[in-house]
Amino acid sequence: MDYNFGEIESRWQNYWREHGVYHVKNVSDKPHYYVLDMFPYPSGAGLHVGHPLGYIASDIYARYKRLRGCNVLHPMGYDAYGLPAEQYAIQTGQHPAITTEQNINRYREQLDKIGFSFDWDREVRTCDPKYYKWTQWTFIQLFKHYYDNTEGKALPISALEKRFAEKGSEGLDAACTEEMTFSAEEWNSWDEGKKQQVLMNYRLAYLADIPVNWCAELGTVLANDEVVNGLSVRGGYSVERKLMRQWSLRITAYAQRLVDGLEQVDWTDSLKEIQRNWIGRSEGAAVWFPIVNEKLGMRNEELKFEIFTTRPDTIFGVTFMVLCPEHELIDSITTPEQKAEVEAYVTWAKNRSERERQAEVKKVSGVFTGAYAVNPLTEEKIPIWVSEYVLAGYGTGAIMAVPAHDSRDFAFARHFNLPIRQVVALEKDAVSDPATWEESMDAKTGYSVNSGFVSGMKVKEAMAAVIDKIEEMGIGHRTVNFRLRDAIFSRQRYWGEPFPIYYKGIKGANGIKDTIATAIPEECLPLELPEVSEFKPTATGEPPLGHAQKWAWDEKNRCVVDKALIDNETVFPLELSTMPGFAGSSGYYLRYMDPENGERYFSEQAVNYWQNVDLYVGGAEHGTGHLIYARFWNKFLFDLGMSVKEEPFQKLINQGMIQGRSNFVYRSKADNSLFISKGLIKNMDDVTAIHVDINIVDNDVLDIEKFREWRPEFKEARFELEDGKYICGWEVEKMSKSMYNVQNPDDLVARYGADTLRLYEMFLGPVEQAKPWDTNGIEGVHRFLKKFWRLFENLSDEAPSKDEQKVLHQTIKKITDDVERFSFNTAVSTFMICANTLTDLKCNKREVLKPLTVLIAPFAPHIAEELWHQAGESTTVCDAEWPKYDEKQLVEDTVKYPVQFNGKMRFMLELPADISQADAVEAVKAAPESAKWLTGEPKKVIFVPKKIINIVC
RNA sequence: GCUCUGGUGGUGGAAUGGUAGACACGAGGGACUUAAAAUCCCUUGCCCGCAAGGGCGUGUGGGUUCAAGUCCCACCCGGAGUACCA
Repeated sequence: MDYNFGEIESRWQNYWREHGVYHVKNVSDKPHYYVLDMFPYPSGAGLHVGHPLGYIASDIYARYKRLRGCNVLHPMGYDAYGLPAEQYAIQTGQHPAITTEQNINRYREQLDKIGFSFDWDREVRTCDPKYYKWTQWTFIQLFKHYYDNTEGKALPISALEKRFAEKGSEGLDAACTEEMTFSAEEWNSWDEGKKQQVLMNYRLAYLADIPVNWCAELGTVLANDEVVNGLSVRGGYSVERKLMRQWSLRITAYAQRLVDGLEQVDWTDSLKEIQRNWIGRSEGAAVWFPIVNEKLGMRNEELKFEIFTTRPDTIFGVTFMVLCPEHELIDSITTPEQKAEVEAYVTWAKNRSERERQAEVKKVSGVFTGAYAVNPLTEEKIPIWVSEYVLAGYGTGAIMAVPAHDSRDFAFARHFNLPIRQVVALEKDAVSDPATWEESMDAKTGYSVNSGFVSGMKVKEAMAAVIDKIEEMGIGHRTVNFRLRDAIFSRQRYWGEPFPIYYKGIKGANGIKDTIATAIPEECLPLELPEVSEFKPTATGEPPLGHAQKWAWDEKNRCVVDKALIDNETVFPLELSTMPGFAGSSGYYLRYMDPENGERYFSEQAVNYWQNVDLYVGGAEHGTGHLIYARFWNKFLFDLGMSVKEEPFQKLINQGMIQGRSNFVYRSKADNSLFISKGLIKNMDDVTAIHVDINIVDNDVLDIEKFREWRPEFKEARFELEDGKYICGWEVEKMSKSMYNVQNPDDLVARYGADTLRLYEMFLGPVEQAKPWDTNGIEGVHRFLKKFWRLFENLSDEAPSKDEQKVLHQTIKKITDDVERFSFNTAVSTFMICANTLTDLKCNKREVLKPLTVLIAPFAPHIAEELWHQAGESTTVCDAEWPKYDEKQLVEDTVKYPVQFNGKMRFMLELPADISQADAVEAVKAAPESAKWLTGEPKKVIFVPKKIINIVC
C-alpha cells in the first residue's frame, strides 16, 4: 500500500480533534511543562512558511515532553489588536473586528493542516473583552501602585497617601518623574486636585506631558522600540518629537530588576546582551556644579546644576560644561550679550526633526551661554555651553566635558577652540600635548595625571577616590543611570484596548479647575470598545474614539452612557486613547493557564501548578519590545503576589528568520523577447534580471510553458537553453509579494503532506539560524518518509538480529540527545540514516520498528500515528512512552586509543572496546610502533577506557 | 563607533579537542521499463596518477597541544542589535 499522506493526515487530525487528545488539565500527578509560542498577529496575507518554523520546533518539544511523561501546556492564540486591520478599516470602512475574525479563521485553517498539538480550548484573543478585561485590570493596578525603592517592590498608592499625611515626603525613596520634597502639613493643606497631581508623579501608570514620538501619517504616538532611524517600524513614516499629555508605564522603576533577572534565565547570550544594551545600565556619579554669578562677582549657591558622569576620575580635566537645548536653566543663566544667539540656537535645535538630527550626528553645533560654572574640586571657572549633542532624555541633560577623554567632547572642543587637558595617561609619565592628538583617549585604563590628589592612581582607584571626596563634600554621590525610558502607553487609535479611565472634573470658580484621572471600578470591567462612525481621527484632532457617541462614564450608575449626558457632576468623559499592541501580549502567557476564569486573571491554583513558561519560542526581533514589557508586567504581578516566578520565560529559543529565495530570468537587452539561461550569459551587463515567481520554477529550472502564461508580456518569449533547460539565477532576499518569493505552506502540505513539511522545515538547518527558504531538498525528506513507510510492510514478530538491535538503540540515544539540545536538523538526519540501514538489513521486525514510530511521533505525528496502529496498538501514539536505550547494545566493538608515552602521544591503537587494563598494556607492547619507544617494562600504565592510554617508564 | 554573531564542497549543512565534509540536495554514470513516473545501485572537496597511492585542504597570519574547524591572540569579510546614552 502506498503512503497516502493526504488521507492519513486528515483522518488523524479529525481523530485528535474529536477525542480531545491534546486537551490538558490543570491537575495531574505528572510533572508539568509549559511550551509557548509567540502568538501571531493574524495579518491578511495568511501564514507563510516562516511562521510555522518556530511552531513546529515547539510542537516537537511539546510532544516529546508528553512522551516523556509530562503534563504539557501548549496553547495558541492571537495577538489580534493592531495597526494593519485598522489601516484597512480606514481605507474600506470594514470594521477591524470583521477582518480580524476572517484572518483568524484563515490562520486557524492553515495551522490545523500542519498537525500541531495545541490545546485549542485555551485559545485567547487579545481583542476579546473576556481577555482584555484583564489587560485593563492590570492597567488599573499599575495606576494604583507606586514603586518603593526601599522595599524593592510595588506598593499601593493608598499606602503612599497615608505616608504623606503622616510624614510628608521625608525618607521616601520611590520611583518618580520628578523628585519632590514636602511636609505632612503641606500635604494635608493641599486640595484634592493638587494631591492627585503629586500622586501622579509616583504612579506606575501615569499621565504626563512628555516628549513623544509623534507620527503624523499614522496619527498616533509610538514607543521607542516602534521607531527606527527616525521612521516608524510600521509603514516607515517620519516621526517627530512632540510634547504631549500621554499615559506611560514607569518601567524604569524595574530597570535594575530587569537587568538582574537576565542572570536567572536560560536565554541566548546575544539576546540577553540586546536587552542589557537596551536597558543600558551605567554606573557613575552625580555631581552638582555651582554657577558663577558675574554680577555679584561670586559664586551663587542658589544656582547650581546636576550632571551625570561615568568618568568621575576625569573631573580635573573638565574644560567646559554643556547643557541640552531643553535645559531649564538656560534662560536664567544666559548673559544679555549671548541671549539672542542662544535663543536662536535653542529654537533651531528644537525644530529639527529626529531624522535630520540623526543624519547629522557628526556635525558639531553649539553656543556659549556667557555663564560660567565652578569646578568644585579645583575652584576653576569653566564656560557653560549649549549643544544638541547633549540629550534631554538621558541623565540630567547636562554634562561636564572632558575633551581629552571623550570623543564627542573632543570634537566639540576642537570645533570651538576650547582647551583640552590630559588627565589620564597609559603610563604614569606618558604625558603629551593634546594639541597634537588626532583623537581623544577614551579607554578606562591607565593612570590619572595632572589630577590633584588622585594623580598617579589607576583609573579605577581614581574613580572611587573622586566619588568618595565628592560625597564627603556633599556635592554629589555615586549613582546608576539607565538608558531605558518609560513606556508610552497611549495610542491615538481605534483598534486597541480602551483605557478604563475617566476624567473627573472638579469645578472651581470659573468652570472646571482640575481634572482627575480616575479608574473605573474593577467590578465594572471590561470597559468594552465602543462603536464609532469613523475610524479616522475627528475633525478637531481627537483620536477615533472621539467619534463614539456612547462614551462617557456615569459614576453613580457605574456604566457607560451617551456623552451628551456629560455634566461633570456624575457623568464624565472617558479616555479617548487606546492601549498599544504590547499591552495585550504582555500577560497572555498567564491567561492561558486559566483562560475561562471570569473572576480572576488566573486562579492561584493554576499559576501554582504551571508556575511560568518553561520554553518560549519566538523571534529575536521582540528583544527590545515584547520581551521587555512582558518581563516588566510579570514582575509587577509578582509584586502583587499573583505570578509566582519573577521571570516569565525560563528558557527562550529564537527561531531564525526565514528569508525568501528569489529566482530570476535574464532578458537580453538587445532582444526584448529573448531570455538567456544563466550559464550562457557572458556578460551580466547584456541582460536584465527579472524576478520570476518561484512557483513556476523547480530546482532553479524554469517551467517555460507556465512562464509564457504567467504574464502577457512573456507570451512570445523565446529562450536560449542549456541542455534543453532554462536555468534561473537566485538570490536571498526578504520574503515578500513584490519579489514573487513567498511560499505558502498550504501548497506544500497539499503536495507532500504536513509530515514532510514539518520534517523539511527542521531539516533546513538549526532552528536558531536565519536561512533562506528553498524547496530544493524537500523531495529527499519526502522520499525518506516513503522509505520509512515501506519498512512497515509485512511486519514480523521474529526476534531482531544484533545489528538491528544496535541500529535501534543507537537511534534512540541519538534522537533523545538531539531533541534535548534542540538540534532537530541532525535528528532528522538520524532518522534517515536509521531508515537507510534498516532497509539495507531488510528489517521488518515489529520489535525494532514499533519504538521508531514513537521516536518520530513528535516530528511527523500523522505517519507515526498510522504506523503505530499498523504495528498493532489501539491507543494513540501520544499516550506511548518514550523508548529507552540499552547501553549494552550501544557499545562499539573497537575504539581508537591514543597511546601516550611519558606524556607524549606516540600512536593511535585500535582495540576492543571492553578491553581490560592488562590486555591493553599487552596490546601496547605488542604494537610494532611501540617497539621504538618501549624499553623495558612500563612502570605505570594509566588506562582511561575509550579515551587514552598513558605509559610512564 | 560599540556590542553580539557567524565564516567548512556546486548548495543546505554534520563533526563531547581525536579519521573534516555525516545526512540531504544538485551533478555524472548505471539497473529495471517500449517509454515515463516510481524505485534501486555506483561516483562526487581540490590537485597528481591508468591504478595502488600520494599531496593540499574548515576566511588570513601567528600561538597552545602528541593532536585544532573546535581553545588563545591579531587581522579580513558577512549578518544582527544599538547609536551623540556622557
